[in-house]
Parts: sequence; C-alpha cells; structure tokens
Amino acid sequence: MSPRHSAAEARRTRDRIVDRSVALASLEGLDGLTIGRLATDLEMSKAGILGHFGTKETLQLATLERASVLFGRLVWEPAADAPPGLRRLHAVCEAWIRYLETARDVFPGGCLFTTAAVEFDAHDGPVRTTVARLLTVWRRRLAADVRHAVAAGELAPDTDPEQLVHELTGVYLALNQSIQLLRDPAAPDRTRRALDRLFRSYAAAR
Amino acid sequence: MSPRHSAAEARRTRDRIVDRSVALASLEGLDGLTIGRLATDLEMSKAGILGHFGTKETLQLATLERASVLFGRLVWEPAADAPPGLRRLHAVCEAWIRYLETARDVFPGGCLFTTAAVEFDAHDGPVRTTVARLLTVWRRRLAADVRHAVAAGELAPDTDPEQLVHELTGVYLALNQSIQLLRDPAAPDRTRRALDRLFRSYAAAR
DNA sequence: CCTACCGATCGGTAGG
DNA sequence: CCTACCGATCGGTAGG
Repeated sequence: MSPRHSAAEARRTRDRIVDRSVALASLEGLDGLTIGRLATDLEMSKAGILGHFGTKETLQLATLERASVLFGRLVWEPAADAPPGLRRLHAVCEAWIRYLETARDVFPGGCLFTTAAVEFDAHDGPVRTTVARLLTVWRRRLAADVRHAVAAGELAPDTDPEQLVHELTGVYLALNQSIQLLRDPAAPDRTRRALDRLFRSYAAAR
Repeated sequence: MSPRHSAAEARRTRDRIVDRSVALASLEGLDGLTIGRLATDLEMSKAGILGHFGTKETLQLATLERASVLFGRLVWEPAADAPPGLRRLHAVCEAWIRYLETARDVFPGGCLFTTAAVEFDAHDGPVRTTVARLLTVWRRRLAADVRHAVAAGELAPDTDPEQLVHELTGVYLALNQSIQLLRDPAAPDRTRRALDRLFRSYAAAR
C-alpha cells in the first residue's frame, strides 16, 4: 500500500521531511532534532525517514541546505531589484528584520543558522563547516555591496567592509536574542535605529 | 571508604561537579550536558552526581548560578574600581572582551549564557527564566552606567540607555560568534573598533 | 516505505 | 557515595 512509490512521490516525501525538519531544528536545534520526533510528527516510521538520508548527519546537512534556500528567498530575493550599493544594503537589512520578525511559520524558534552556529561551534565536522561556510558567503555578499557603496561615494572612503559587515552581524544577533529570549516587541524598531546609527557613522563626509 | 563524608567534603564534591558542569555546558550546552558524561569525567557514579541535585534541571540551574559568579569575577570585578559612567563602561567592555578571548579554561566552548539563551529560548521553564533574568540584570547594570555618563555629560543628552545597551549586546554576540565559529583572530580588535565607533556616535557634542 | 529489531545511552530510583 | 536497576528513547540495520 505505502511502498512502491515513483521517484516523484519519493521526492515529495523527502521535501515534506526536510520542511518539517527545518521547523523542528529551529525550535530544538539541529542536534535536538530527532528522527523519532520527526517520524511521529509526519506519521511515518523512523526507517521511512532515515531511508531518505542514511544518517542523521546527512539529514542535518539537508536541513541546512533547505534553510539556506528559504533564507535566500526571504532575505536576498526581496532586495534583488534594489540598485547595488547602499540602497541594496538597506533593502537587505529591512528584509532581514522581517525574516526574523515574521517568518515564524517556517522558523518558529528563530534563526536556524544562529542556533546551529552556537550548537556546533565546538564540534568539528561537516555540519560545523557548512554553517561557517554559509555565514561566510553571506558576509562576503554584504561586503561586496559595501565596497560598491564606497566606490559610489555613498560610504566613507576609509570604510573597512569586513568591519562594517561584522558590526551588522552583531545587530542581527542582538535582534534574534531580543525576539526569541527576551520577547521584546520593541526589538525590530531598536534594530532599525541601530542600523541608522551604524550607516550614518560610516557615511561619507559631505 | 567513599560514603560517610562530612558536610564540608560533600560541599567540595558538589563544587567539583559544578565546575566540571560549567565547562561541559560551555562545550555541549546545558542540555547537551549529560549526567553520564559528568560521571565519567569525574570518575563517579551517576547516582553520586545526581544525589547532590536531585534532577538534571536543578544541576542546570546550579551550573548557571556558578557561571554567573564566574562572569561577575571576570567581567564586573576588574571594572569595579573604575569611576562610574563612561570610564567604567569602557573598563567593563574591555574585561568582557578578555572574558571571551582568554577564559578558555573555565568556558572552553565560549559564553555559556549565549549558548543557553539559544538553547532554551523556545522552552519555557526555570532555566529559560533564569537565563533571561541574568541577561536582564546585566543589561540594567550597564544601563545605569550609561545614565551616569549622560548625567555627567560624557554621552549625548538624548542617549537612549536601553538602546545603547542593546547595541553593546550585539557587539558581544558578534564577538562570540567570530571567535567560536569563525575562529577569526582579528575578532577582539574588530570588537574594540566597533566599541570606539559606537561610543563616539553616542558622544556628547562639543 | 514498513515491521521488528539492535546496542548504547538517557534521566532517574531503590536500597544500602 | 556506591551497585544495580528501571522504562524510554536514541541512531541505525535487516529484510521485505
């Protein structure tokens, strides 16, 4: 009755598993996530889950990959039409706030990458490497727009792009903590003010 | 041979357990921490460990309490002699950097509060409440020095203390991530530059 | 994709 | 503080 699926059906099942896994990992972490819990939630057997991935680690990597696709969709895509440089930086930052503020259905426990970073920072392996790689790619992407803004005279010529991006990272980590742990409804507005101040302090002198 | 200890000896054993627990929790999280691992490390039985606390949750709370004492010793005490206001803020911030940079023996996996905040932010209960309370107390303490600095004319009169403290929090979350996950040796210096910029942007106009 | 297992480990308890 | 346990759950496998 249940087995003997077409490849397309197997694919859809896999998608269902990974979607649920992203939500669970956001709440429990990539390690707190268990195959048994996933099986219960999806009304499948553990072996049915594991058959798609082989090991829990592969499932964790698939979960990160899916989360990064969602992140791209929620944060990078809305800003894709903005002109490169400061305008696009502003657009990305606003999308980033909305991602943390409103994407509760897909990441009910907050930013999965922040959770995974803390969970795996002391454990070498493919998961740790992947998390670090994703964060680094995004930092580079932001730094490219910073460089563009500097070249266009929108930011001060002595701006250190990596430094500004590092400071932006902190603004978002604080936002995630204020939303998830402190449940401070003022957090998004605080973040907007922090960004204004930060960009102003890097603005080109006129 | 082993049982029938005096109260003082029991106390010392408890201290040993909690010290090890702080280090383990820094690496594995307060949840990743297990009584079995603790027992192996300390060459005790699981029941011997649990006898001091009753439940794992009580052990987690004792671990947080001890970590907060260590945090006080490493971050607040070195700044206690500085005059209140901006000078003490600077002293606390520098001690905070050193805490994350060099306290590897006591917190080998980075800031335990950052780890615990992410681990428990989606799980109501005494542990979550305690973590939130500790962070809030420290934020208030910082805010008091910000207010003092404003009153003394060291920071701009329109400074929003909670806002500045929120931004300081982000600076430290970014530092912890850069050290632990990205292993960036430039992170402490980046943090000092971020702090300079932040305090300058809040400086009283002259 | 299932049933039926496996050894290992979890938090915790009884009783001394 | 120990030994000796408990039921539950973990990731994973065999075989269909």
